[in-house]
Amino acid sequence: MDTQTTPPSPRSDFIRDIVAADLREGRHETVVTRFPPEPNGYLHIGHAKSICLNFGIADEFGGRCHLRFDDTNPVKEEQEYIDSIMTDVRWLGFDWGEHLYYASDYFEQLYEWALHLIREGKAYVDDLSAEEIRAHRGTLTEPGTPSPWRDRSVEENLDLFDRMRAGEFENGARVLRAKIDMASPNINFRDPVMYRILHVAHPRTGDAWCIYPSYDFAHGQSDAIEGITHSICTLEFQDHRPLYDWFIENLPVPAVPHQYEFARLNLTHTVLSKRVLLKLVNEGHVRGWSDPRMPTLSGIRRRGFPAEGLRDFAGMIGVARADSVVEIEMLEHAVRDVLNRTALRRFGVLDPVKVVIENYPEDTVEHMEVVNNPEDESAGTRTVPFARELWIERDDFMEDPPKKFFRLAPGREVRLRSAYFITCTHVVKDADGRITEIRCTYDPETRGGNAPDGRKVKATLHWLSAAHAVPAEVRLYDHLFASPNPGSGGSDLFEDLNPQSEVVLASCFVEPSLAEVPVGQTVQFERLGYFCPDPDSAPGAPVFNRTLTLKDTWAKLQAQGRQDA
RNA sequence: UGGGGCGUAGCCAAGCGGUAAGGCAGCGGACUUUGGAUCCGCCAUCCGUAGGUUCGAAUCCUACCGCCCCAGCCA
Repeated sequence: MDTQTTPPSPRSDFIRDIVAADLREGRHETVVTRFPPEPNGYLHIGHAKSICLNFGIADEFGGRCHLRFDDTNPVKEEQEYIDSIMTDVRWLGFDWGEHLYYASDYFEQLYEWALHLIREGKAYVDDLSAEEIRAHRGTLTEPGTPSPWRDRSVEENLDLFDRMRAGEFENGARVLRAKIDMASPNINFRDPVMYRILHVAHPRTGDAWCIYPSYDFAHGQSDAIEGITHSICTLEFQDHRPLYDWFIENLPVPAVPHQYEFARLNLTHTVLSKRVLLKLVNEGHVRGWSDPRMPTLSGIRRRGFPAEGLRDFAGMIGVARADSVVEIEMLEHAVRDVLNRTALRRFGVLDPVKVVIENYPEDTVEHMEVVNNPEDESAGTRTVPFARELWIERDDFMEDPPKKFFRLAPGREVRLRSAYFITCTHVVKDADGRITEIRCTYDPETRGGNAPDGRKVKATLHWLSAAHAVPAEVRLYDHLFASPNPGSGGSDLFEDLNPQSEVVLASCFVEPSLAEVPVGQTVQFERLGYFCPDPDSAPGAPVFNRTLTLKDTWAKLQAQGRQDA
């Protein structure tokens, strides 16, 4: 559930400026955008940027945004991806209403338009093989040479194209090409392929077709059919814009959409290439597409990131045309910001060590009232059982503490959150010298966590009654790739995988109320971080994923070797 | 040595001829029953470089440098 306390300030960027001007100056009455995924994989956080842009603009300017599947290549596309994409867009918080479309809905119209270009002498059937076409295309610095089939008669082209559709030819035997300019410095103008033969069943049209339009021949016309006003895509399509416009100008389309390009998202410590993500899954480096370390929206969701955090992030990074790599800390900040306001606080002990309170009665259990969220009074309080034997975090005790270690140590008094002040008297160790028990006394006057005499402690610890704590598995997640720019400098991406990206702790404890937290809800384990139940949880065997740690200045000091500074 | 883009702080990013917003990160400090959160302060004499125009340039002009994209019957 999302709560809106800090709506991201409506950001202005060059695309929103264009939309605003077009509306102001009457070029359009309402803005219509579209998010056009190809259903050949799972959506990732890069797509989230585009989704937030397209749906965001529609929302802000009172227009609408279509969800359109760009399903022109049945070789790669599957219904499974269509379903997951719709789930992910909805989860992100956007609604396309009844405006769900498929490029495949337009196949018949596109075919008619192809015929139109043939009749105009602006398209022809080419018998060249793929290799031959490539050879004829020329290079970046040399013009191409025309295909020997370039000047076929309109009648012959019509006949051949009709037979292509009828299935008379093998895959790759012929293609339909636009007849533009084999010498153009823009390679996209060197007679681009409009249709190819693919004897492959399509997830939506089945085997109704064996010729399929290319992206270039489908995208702009689909935009025109839907009345898209601003067709927003990423930078690598810039060189296609003249071709996009060429088809629109040369076809009797019902509207004139325009394409605008922005820089795609890059994030440190992660990779957003479909090829690499697929390899991570196929080679078993992760637990599948929805692994909590994956940058996929399904992975991010399983990790416990709230959709609102992603939307805020999209607003923070802006939209521009300069290639950039956003530090993942920005995403983490956006997520922490939401979670800090919304997440319920709970107690969990990841690396337990026993505390025995020597002057606390053996058979007593108290139910301490604990605040659910200090940032949100309406979240109320809960009750946590307290008794003589407790679990605390092993890290929260040091026998010989450095100067800046404020937690428990021999002779030192600290507060157990919402419970009592305790003072360590001594420790018990096993034969290997490992601490097995920390013996303490408590001050009955400090119930709730305050001393009537006003004395202070320097630390507050989380704790769990050993008799009541629920065993749990906790999976600690960190960046999938160790270096900020994996694979840069020609290094092998997979060498860069962070071996610590998932650390499974099998023997943790959580407070009893955590048994009721549903998958999808992220809570804060006080002083540790944000965690959420994983779908792998079983009755009586909960599994929690660490979404993010809390910021930790002590850990930072340790990392810097400044504990004694 | 073709074409298309882009260069403002460690990162993202405003700025559109009148003298460098904001956020992230970082650093100090205050406060704190989460070493969390919050709060306060610091962090670009300078906008890829060099010239030019102008009373005045990150914004205009010229040249140069650097980076990205394009030679799929992928999108």
